[in-house]
Amino acid sequence: MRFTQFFIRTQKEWPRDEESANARFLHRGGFIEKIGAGVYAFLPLGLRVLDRINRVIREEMNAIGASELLLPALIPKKYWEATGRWNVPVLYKSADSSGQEYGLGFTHEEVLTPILARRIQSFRDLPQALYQIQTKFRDEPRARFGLIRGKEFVMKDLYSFHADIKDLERFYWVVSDAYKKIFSRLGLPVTVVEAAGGDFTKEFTHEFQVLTPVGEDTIFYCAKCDFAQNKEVAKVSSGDGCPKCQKGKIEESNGIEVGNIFRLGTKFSEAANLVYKDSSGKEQLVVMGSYGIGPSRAMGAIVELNHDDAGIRWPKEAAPFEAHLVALPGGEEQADAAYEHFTEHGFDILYDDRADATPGEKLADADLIGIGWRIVASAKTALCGRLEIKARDSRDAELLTPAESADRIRTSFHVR
RNA sequence: CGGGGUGUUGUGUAGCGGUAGCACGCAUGCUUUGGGAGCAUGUAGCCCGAGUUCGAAUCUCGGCACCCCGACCA
Repeated sequence: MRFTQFFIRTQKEWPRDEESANARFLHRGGFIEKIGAGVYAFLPLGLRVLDRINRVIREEMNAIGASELLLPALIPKKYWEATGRWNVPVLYKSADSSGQEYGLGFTHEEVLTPILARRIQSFRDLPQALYQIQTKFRDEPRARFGLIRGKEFVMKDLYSFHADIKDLERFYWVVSDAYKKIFSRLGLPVTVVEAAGGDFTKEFTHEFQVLTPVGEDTIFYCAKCDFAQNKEVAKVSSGDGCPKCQKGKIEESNGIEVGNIFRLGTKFSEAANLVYKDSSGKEQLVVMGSYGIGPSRAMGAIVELNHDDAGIRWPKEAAPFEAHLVALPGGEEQADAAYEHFTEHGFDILYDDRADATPGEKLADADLIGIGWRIVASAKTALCGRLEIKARDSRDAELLTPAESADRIRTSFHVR
């Protein structure tokens, strides 16, 4: 993609009304624009990041046998009434010109469960796993921290349907492993935290928390093992000995919840009469689980964890492009040729071909936008027929031929 | 929903009762080119509504919006 043909506008100044790092960097880099508190537009560059994150999620969801679908955000009142959720505080309500009332989806058990109820008949139809990636709406009393907590946000929600609790339990941990892979690929170190089960279960649910000071949750975790609990349910506090490994001390941190997994049980299948016939011909309630990831929130969390003074440092699989090619004075022809070369070999490159931007401006933009690899063509590099390639998180550049550069980039994407 | 803060061109800001200024951007021209270039000319603004005053960006009252702390967070 040529810079001159893509809609990118970076800003030199910090926004006056944002304090969180994710909002500040994403605004300046031209990834997002604030429309209102907790409501952001994703500009082309930001949408690319979101798409890259979603691609990783889709790959891992498909790998565990989940099927993608798309449910409506506009959900008639009767669906909410069926489960008693019409009056939950976070539900945005609206009505059409004929007086029909709707709630905007903040989660989708109400819509999906009836769909399954019409199609699941036998134990042979189970288990099922269905997911979607969609905009959710929640009337949050206080949106904050840029993309971390919005009134409108992107969510991947997965729902699973099982013949019994044992099968739900099996799949629950399959999803947990898939989530670990997703966050690892996205460069987000997560701590799996025990948390409250809400109304659905007395057992713990599990949250995937990124430990960082801007997080909204308070997490107690063991420094030596994987024990971690949300403050809501914690029976430990800072300084205690770890109840699990007996060795470590409990520490405290804020966390951003980028994912969660719930055992729903039969609450929603009861409401929708979602039943199947078991092998003896007897009707049984389907047992459900639900599993969420917030791609837009994850995007914010990635920036919180990965930036320096100059800009963002996207992990490879979340970056809007695979490499950022910069043409400096005297290197224009070489850069054109390199862009052709990379594009022909299937690379997704951002090529800064601006003729009216100074070298300093282009290099500063490259740092701000934060793509993992920067490739520079200049009068110097044109002389030796090589390109200067530098990783965003490194100070050192190398001079490589276009073919060697391509190998370097390709290799970096295969390392997990 | 309580508390604190902030609203001035596209962006960031100064002005705090008397002609609204600066930087960046943008436009035009010339010069520049490895870390957000130089000169010249131009462009564009006081969140909304009442009130006080000869006169309000500035003071008062009432809204609205955004940020931060707390409450809340299926």
